[in-house]
Amino acid sequence: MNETVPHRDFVRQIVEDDLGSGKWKGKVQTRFPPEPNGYLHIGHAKSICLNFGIAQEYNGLCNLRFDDTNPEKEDTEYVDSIREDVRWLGFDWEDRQYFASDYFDQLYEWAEELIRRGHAYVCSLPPEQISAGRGTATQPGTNSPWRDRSVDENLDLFRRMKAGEFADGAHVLRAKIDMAHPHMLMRDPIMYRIRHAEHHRTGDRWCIYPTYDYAHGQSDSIEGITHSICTLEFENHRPLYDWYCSALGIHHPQQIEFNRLNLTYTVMSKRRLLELVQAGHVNGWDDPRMPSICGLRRRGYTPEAIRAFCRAAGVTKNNATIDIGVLENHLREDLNRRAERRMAVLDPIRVVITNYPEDQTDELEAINNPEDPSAGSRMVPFSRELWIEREDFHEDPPKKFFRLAPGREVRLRWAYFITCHDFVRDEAGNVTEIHCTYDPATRGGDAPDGRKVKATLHWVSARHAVNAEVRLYDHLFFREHPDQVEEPDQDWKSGLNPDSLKVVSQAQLEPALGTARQGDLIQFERLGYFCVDPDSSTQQLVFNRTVTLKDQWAKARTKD
RNA sequence: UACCCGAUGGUGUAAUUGGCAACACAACAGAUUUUGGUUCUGUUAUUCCAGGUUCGAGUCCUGGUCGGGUAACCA
Repeated sequence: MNETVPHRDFVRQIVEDDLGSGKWKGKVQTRFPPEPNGYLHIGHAKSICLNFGIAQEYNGLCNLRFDDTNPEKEDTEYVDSIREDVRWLGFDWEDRQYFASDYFDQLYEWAEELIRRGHAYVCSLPPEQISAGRGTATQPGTNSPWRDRSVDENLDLFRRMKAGEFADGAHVLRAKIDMAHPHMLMRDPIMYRIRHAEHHRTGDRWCIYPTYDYAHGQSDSIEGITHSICTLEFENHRPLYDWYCSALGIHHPQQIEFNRLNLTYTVMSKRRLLELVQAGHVNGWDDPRMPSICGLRRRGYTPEAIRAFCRAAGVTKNNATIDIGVLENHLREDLNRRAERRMAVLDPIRVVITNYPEDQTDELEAINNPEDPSAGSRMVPFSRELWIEREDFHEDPPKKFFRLAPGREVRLRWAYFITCHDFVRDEAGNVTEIHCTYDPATRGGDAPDGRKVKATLHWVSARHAVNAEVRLYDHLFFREHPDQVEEPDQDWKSGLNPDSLKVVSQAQLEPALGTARQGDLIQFERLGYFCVDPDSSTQQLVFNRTVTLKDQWAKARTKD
C-alpha cells in the first residue's frame, strides 16, 4: 500500500476537484449544523470529524452553527452540551459560532422579496387541508385557493403574521413552485409558520419561524459555505435547497450527502435515545451505556479513539452498520499504549500462603506500563493473605484451563510462584479459601532454575486492599440489530439487555489505586480498562469498566 | 405507490477513474509473551442478476432484483 497517497472519500474528492478547478477560488468552508434539541452522539462525531477534518486538511474553516428554527424543541442547555462535546472531541470553531436565529431578519427580508417576485404566497388553509391538497405520490396536488392572492395582499398578510395578529396555524407562507411536481417536497412547501412560542435566543421577538428548508441553505449561503455536508436523509431536500438559492440569486453552496453512522447492539436516533432516558432504561444522557458523546466520555472513551474510529468508519452513500467491536478495538488500541496497569480483584477469593510468616510484608516492584517504559514502576505490598479472582481457581480444572488448581503452580504477577496444596469448603460446598505455598526463590516472578508456569494471576494483598464499587457494562441491547425483532408485536425496546449494567460493590484494589482520579486511564491487569466515575468520592471509590481486554479463554469457554 | 439514493468477502472500506479485486476488523491456525493482553506469521472468504459496448468491465450502457430514504406547519 502506498502510504504517501492516503485514501480520499468521495466528499474529499469533490473538495479536491473543486480546489483543482478553482470553483470556489481556493476556498473551503464547511459547517457543523446541529439543532440544539438533544445531546450529540457518536453519529454526530462522524459528521464533526468530517466537517472539521476537511477544513483542517484543505486549509479551510469550519463553523459551528446551531440550527435553531423550532423554538418549541430547542434550549440553551443543549447549546452548552454541544459546545462542550465538540470541544472535547478536539475541534475548534474559534470565533465562528453562529445561530440560524442570527439570520431571522435577513430570512424575513428574503421572504418578502420572494413574495414581491411572485414566488411565495400566504396560504390560509388549515393544516389538514394543506396536507390533503398536496396530493399523493401518484396523484398531483391541487392548488390552494389562496395561491393567486395579489402581491399586496400577500405582503400585508405576511407582515401581520409577523406582527402577531394571527393565532398559531391560521396562515403559513408557502413557496409557489408546482403542485403537480413529481417530488412531493416541491409542491408549494411551507416557508414560515406562526408559533407564539418563546425562542431560547430571540425570546418573544418573533412569532413566525422559518422552516428547515427555507432556513438551511440560506444560512449556508450567508456564511459563505462552499460544501454543505449532511446525511443521506436530506438528499430529497437538495432540489429545494437549490431552488431557494437560485430563486434568491444568492451564493449557492453545494450540498453533499453521506451515510450516517450505525452501530450494532445499540440505537442511534435522538428520538430513541431520549426515549431510553425518559423511560428510565438508562440513568440519563451521560449513562456510560449510551452512545452519546457524554456517555462515551463518562464510560472512559478517549477523543483520540473516537476520531480514529470515525476515520476508519469511512464516508460513502451505503447504508452501513459497523460492528461495535470496531469502536471498542480502536479504544483498546489507544488505551493499550496509554493506560497504566494496576491490579484489582473484582470477585475475590482468599488465598493463604501457608509458608509465609503472618506478620511479614514484602514490597514488590511492578511495571506501570509495558508499552511505555517512561511510565516507570511502583511498589506493591505482599503478605500472607491475598485475594485472587474466584474464576482463576478450579478444584477440578476443565480442559485447557491453566490457572490455579490443586497441585498446580502459577505465578502471581510481579511476586512469586505459588502452588496450591489445599482448599477449604463451606457447608454448601463452595470453595472459601485456597491454601498455597510460595517459592521464595521466585521473588519478582522469575524462577532461577528456569522452570515455567502456564499462568500469571493478578492478586491483591488482603491486609492492604482498598475497597471500591466497580460498574461493569455490556451492550445496551442483546440483539445485534435492535430493529430486527423476533415477534411482530415486539418493538426495538424488547432487545434491551437486562445485564447491560452489573455492579460489583466489594472489589479489592491494590493500594496505589486509592489515589486514582477522574481522567486517569487505567488498566486492571487481565480484566480491562477502567476509569473513575464522577460518582466517586473519598468515602467511596467508583470505577467504570470502559472496555474489557480481549479474552481468548472466555471465548473458548462460551464456544463449548 | 411516486420521487431520490444505494448494492464489492461475515462487517466496513479500496481499486491510480476501463487494465493482476486489495486493506482493516472479525473468524481460524501457529509463534512470542511475567496480562489467555500486546506483538508477529499464516489460512479461509468478495464484485446482486441478465444482456450489451470493448482486446479487456467491479467501473460504461439497457433492463431487472433486492435494500434504504422521503411523502411534518420537525431538523
